[in-house]
Amino acid sequence: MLDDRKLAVLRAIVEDYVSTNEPVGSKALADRHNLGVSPATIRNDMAALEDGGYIHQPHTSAGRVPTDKGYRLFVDRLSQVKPLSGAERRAIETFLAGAIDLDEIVMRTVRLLAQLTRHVAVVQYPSLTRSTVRHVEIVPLADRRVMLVLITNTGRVEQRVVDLPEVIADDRVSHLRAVLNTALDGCGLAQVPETVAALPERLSPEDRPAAATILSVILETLVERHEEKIVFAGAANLAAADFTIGLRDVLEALEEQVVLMRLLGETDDLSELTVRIGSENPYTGLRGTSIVAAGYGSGDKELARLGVLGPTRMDYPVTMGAVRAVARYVGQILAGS
Amino acid sequence: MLDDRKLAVLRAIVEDYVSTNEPVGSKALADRHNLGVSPATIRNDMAALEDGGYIHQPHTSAGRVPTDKGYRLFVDRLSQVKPLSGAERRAIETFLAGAIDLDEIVMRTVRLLAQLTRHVAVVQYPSLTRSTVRHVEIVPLADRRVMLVLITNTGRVEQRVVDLPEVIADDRVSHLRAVLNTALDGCGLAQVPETVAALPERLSPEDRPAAATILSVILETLVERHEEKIVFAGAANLAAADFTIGLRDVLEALEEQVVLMRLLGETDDLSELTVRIGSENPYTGLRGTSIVAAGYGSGDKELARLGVLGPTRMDYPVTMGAVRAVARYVGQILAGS
DNA sequence: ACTTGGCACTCGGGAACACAGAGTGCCAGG
DNA sequence: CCTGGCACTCTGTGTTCCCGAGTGCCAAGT
Repeated sequence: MLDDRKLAVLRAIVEDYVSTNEPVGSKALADRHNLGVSPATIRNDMAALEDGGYIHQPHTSAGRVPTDKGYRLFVDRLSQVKPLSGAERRAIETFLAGAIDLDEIVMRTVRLLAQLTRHVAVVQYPSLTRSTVRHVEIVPLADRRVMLVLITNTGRVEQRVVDLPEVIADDRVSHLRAVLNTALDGCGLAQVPETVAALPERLSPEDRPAAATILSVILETLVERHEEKIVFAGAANLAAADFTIGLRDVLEALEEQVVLMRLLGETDDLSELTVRIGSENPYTGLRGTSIVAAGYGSGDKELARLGVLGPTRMDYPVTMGAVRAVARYVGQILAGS
Repeated sequence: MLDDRKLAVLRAIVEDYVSTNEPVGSKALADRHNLGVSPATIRNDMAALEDGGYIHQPHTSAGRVPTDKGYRLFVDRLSQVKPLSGAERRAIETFLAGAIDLDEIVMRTVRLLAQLTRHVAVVQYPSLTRSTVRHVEIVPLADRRVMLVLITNTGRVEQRVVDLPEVIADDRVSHLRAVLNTALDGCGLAQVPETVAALPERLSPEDRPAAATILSVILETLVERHEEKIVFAGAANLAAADFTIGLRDVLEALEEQVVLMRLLGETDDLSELTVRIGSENPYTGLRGTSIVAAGYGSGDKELARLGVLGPTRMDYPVTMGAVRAVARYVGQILAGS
């Protein structure tokens, strides 16, 4: 059905359309690519491609435009991820290396990705669920109020103010802190619930009411409330693309954390790039846009995901290269800090 | 020059134009407002207003549109801030009350404001410079690495990982923490530099190198690095307004923290609403947009600012009412937590 | 069996044009 | 100083027309 030349034609159509943003005709193809055949032959191939649903003509007597299915084939079989240039790599490295805390790493990453790809970049904060507890801190603020600070091995810090049922002395706080740290240090987040459940027995009865409150807050913070934080940047790039229609929907989707999460998707395979093209993605307002996402992590576990969102007619090889590279560097930075 | 009726005409023009988004003519004005005079008279007044530069006609034989100067006059002398309805007030209150930490207060505030005004909302995090230290925490992470956590009375938490020049024992860390807290607790941020400068004398010589490193990081975090954090939400509302042109510039401005800061402006007078109309604001790409901002704070000091950005032809009385109300409520929440 | 040049056909988009309607400025009369 | 009337000036819209790009199909060539 689809011989090599037809595939070559499809590739040429995608490449030309991406760079010119205009429907591409048979003559232009014959001129700009050395396909070694005449426009008439190309027309025949195009007809076949159209039958297969890979391309589409906006109206009779216009050139052809790739369909979502066409892009899909292009991404899967006709293109190679394009690595970044040396200069770009170095730029990434130095730019990310300057960050001093997790917030800044994430902030810089998302801006970097937006600038590099000229699309909207989306970065999810390293997930709590796969990280481990590095430290628990309890800080007395008032007689019956303490601040709880939880630090994970990914540099993430969660803080909560806790109101206690009764007054608690400073030395009891210290004791509680020591017990908690001994029990939880290095503990995987997944193990926290059972670890916490076993704790009260090791405490003296007088400490129990305060401890119970604090423990329940810990659980809530770490486990129940793993509403993952997500940030994005580069919305201005959307306006640059001739989006005119649907832009509002896209912006709305970007501000809905839940939608964003689902867009980045989930894969356990760390190094894999996920590409969602146009109608493949789960949100109606996002026809016309594609998402290129990758997982990142320190070591072998995927901690979270990042990616970009742009018009369906984006330059996939370059975009995929940039996303993959940034994901790797962020992983390195995170592992090293 | 501008008698009462002319002002009434200007007010009517602004109101009509804001609600219809179409140049308003003399006849329409006579019909929709009871000005008690004929269209011809209104035309004369309009001519005068145009001479004064308050309104402008896109082309001969079109209606009139207010100029920036016209809006300015309207805001200053012809309109009253419109208070929110009781239902809205209650909605704000319950929505904000559910927040559990500073991040969430800010997040909710910015969304609330965006939804309430249907414009882009901008909220600056409570400034470090005017708050006081509530607690300093030093957490050993490794032999020569500690995490420094600074908590202010506004609930803001700053954390930094610090690499020390030499190994430090746990009990030395405790001692250092105690000294720091005694010295800094309740200390205004402005006083931190001198307080810190006096500290080394109170420490034993062996602690000095580590302490010096930590102290310099404290200074850096609190004083030098008061790059204020700013968030925004509701960008989708921009697309709804018929912005077509300039949208790209606006989005770019929104992503530039520095520009955003300057847009919110600075006033020491806490309760005052600041309105910047069109060309009055300091950024070229933001002709066509107005900013309504207010300071908020707990107690009498202004901690930071918040506001909205929308098309010049926004409904100023309503917008100003919403901004003022939200600023007040946030102040209350912050004071109470 | 595939490729190629030729040819008639289709259709979108820009240019030229006319026209109705909204709005104005001005003037003379109340 | 206000008002009704009137002539004038535009913009926006709809219509028509035509060019050109691009196609599909066919018959001839390799």
